[in-house]
Amino acid sequence: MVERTEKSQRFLDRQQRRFERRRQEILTAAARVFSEKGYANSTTKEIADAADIAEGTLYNYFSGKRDILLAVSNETQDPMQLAVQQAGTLENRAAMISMFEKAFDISEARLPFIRTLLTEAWTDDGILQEFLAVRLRQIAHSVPAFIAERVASGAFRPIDPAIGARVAMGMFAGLIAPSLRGLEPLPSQQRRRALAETMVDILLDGVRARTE
Amino acid sequence: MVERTEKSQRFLDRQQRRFERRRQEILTAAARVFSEKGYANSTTKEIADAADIAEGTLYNYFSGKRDILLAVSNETQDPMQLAVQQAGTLENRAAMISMFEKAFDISEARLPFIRTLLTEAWTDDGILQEFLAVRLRQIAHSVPAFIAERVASGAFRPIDPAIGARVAMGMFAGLIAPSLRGLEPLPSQQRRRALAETMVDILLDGVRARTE
Amino acid sequence: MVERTEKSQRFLDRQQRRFERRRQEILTAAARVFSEKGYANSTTKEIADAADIAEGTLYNYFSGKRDILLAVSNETQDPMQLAVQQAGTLENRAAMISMFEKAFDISEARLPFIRTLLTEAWTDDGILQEFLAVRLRQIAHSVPAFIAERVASGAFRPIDPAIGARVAMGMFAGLIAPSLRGLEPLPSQQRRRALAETMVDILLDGVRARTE
Amino acid sequence: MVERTEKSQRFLDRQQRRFERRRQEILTAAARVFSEKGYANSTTKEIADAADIAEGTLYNYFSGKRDILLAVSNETQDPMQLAVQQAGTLENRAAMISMFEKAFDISEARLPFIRTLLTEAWTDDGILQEFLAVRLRQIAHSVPAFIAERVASGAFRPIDPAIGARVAMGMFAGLIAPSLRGLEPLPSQQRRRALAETMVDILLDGVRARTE
DNA sequence: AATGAATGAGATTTCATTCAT
DNA sequence: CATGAATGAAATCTCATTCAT
Repeated sequence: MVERTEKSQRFLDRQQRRFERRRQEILTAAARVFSEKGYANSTTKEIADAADIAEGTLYNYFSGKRDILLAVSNETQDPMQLAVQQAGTLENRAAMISMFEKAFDISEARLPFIRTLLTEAWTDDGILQEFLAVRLRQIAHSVPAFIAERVASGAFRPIDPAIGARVAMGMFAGLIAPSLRGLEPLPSQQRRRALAETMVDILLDGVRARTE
Repeated sequence: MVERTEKSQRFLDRQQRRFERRRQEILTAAARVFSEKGYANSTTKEIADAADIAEGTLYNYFSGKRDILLAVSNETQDPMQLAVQQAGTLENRAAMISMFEKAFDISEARLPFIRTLLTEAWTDDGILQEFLAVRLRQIAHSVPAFIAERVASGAFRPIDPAIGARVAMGMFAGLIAPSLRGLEPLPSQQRRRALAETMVDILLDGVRARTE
Repeated sequence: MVERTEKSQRFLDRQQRRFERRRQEILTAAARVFSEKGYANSTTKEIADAADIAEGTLYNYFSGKRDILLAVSNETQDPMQLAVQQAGTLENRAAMISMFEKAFDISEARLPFIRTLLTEAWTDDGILQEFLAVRLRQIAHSVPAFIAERVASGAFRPIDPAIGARVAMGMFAGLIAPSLRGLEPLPSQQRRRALAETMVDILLDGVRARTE
Repeated sequence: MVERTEKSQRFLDRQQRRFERRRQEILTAAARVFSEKGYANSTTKEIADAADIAEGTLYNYFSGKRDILLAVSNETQDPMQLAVQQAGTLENRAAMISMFEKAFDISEARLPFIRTLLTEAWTDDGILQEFLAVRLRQIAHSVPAFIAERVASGAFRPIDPAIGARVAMGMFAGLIAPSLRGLEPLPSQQRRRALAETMVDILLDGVRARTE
């Protein structure tokens, strides 16, 4: 009995793994399609073709087109949350640089997913609320808190933390926007370091030459 | 005869003015609809309803739905170009602040148009190339040129002009993104000045306190 | 002004009449299709073909397939209610006969509609509640009340009014069922009278020969 | 050898019995599903779930969904035929009452099967011909024959036997229709006798009070 | 020029059936 | 035999565009 149970258990596991693997394949294909044409312009046929399955098969894994979008959006959750958590513990210039570098890496690993999420959140209130708002709220807390603390300690000039946070995030967004849009590849590993340094330096000391 | 010709000329003018006026009404209505739901999710019926005309009438003014989108995209051209041209002549801190203020004003006047243009350019290569790329190329030339000049004259630290330009534009984008998205109203006139000053100060001198 | 208003009013009326006429054509076609194959087995294409319009045109008149079914069900409402109201005022043998004759006539005028309504109410709880139950409840009140009154006055033997009502309705149903099913035509006008008389006589005096 | 043959014979028998048992389970489950939602609205998945087997397994026992419906229809055959045969031998009031009581019992034992058969025969000509018509033809012969005989012997008034038969069957149908429809439970055993008596009394002597 | 009903191509979704495991 | 993922034909519904009035 034990043996049979174990055997069928293993069988079930394999079934399940196969199911999950196929589900992932579909999600990856869907993210690619969505990121290229936008959700509304993508057809279930295109998704199915990209995943190399029949259209009907999609519905064995997802309850509908929108459900696929939600699942794609979900896929960016874990890495982004990681970055956000680290963002709250920035200590110094080196740490800030390292965080921006990490943000580049995450963007690379999940580019179609992130692009899909951002694109749809830009027009779809449901997506914005359910997925993006959750994470941005964390950022919208931790980054200003970080700035406020520095201002209090005298390390930063007295700037509005909320504005500072938006400005900092906008700077990074400005750098990766063309890559997210698909206009250019993401910067190479070496270049990422240089970009992160430049960004942090501008943020900390501005572009104006010191005339000491 | 002459009189009749003049009369009919005047009549034609009036016809034409009426045509143009109606066309504008449709564009304004369409921009509102597009900016709220995105181009793909907007129906010609919704546009017609918003413009208070029948669906078929749209086709007396535009050759199709996409043509309306192109016309809406066009409508942001003039004011944006103006801002871009001025961007090339920035001389000092005050001028930079003034430019950011102006950018806020333009955003306000044409918010649905700009939102539509950005949203569609984000997924539609045709829109990107035909409308946005043209203007961004100007910016992509003039802003880095401005920075390069300052670096050369010793006013700025030696930073990569291309990066500096993106970072500066990203900063501004970060500030107005929530308004473009429809999450919050644009800042009031007074607040705009404060925001512009903060932005320019961060850009020029950074957030770090001077420890002289 | 008055003239123009009148004119445009007349125009609107004509529009509206045309709309209603077309709507009726579709309903008649749909009732025929539904009554032949049942709602679930009928396709929107078949309905459109039967009404000699394009499939999409259906959706200018109804919000969906089920909406067509609801409208078809509605169409039987008026005549059936009339019959039901009269049923409550039956006075004597002649009146009962006349009522059954009238029921035959109604069945003829709306046969596909009635067949559709009964068929769907047989499996669809929504239809049963919304359309049939309302009318049957009237019958389920008035017929037993009529019987109870006769029993009280000594005209009828002491039978359970509820059972008597069901039995009487079942008798009529047994007679028209094959016609509703489409197995045979409805009886001719002359035959209807004979059937009604036979039915009422059986109901009143039974089939047993009087052995006085 | 003989022994082995016997063994394998017994084995085959067991196989066969198991097969038949499983087939019956599926039919019972299918009848329940069909009777609740109608054939067209029932999915093979629902049937499989109700029978607690996988969808594909259905096809080891039946050649397809319609084949299941045919088999379900078949299942009502034997008991109904029994009742019909007895109906032909009705001798007197007590026998008629007993037949109606039996009809109630059959209805109870096979309610989902009967409901399915009637529902589908109402719209599906194939089912009507193949299953229902066969039995109804028997009834359509035997009941009128019974009536004609009684009329000839002077026991019944001279009524049209065909009409009388339909009326009698309609009476019974009117009583069990709400139960078949699932609106109310079938009457209890005691109540069945009372109903049968009332029905036969109405049929034989009518509702009118004798004024001797 | 304005109207809005008609159109039909195309999108999403369902589900009976097959088949590899 | 049992399973359930894969299939694809067919159904419902949407909507940009046309066109008769």
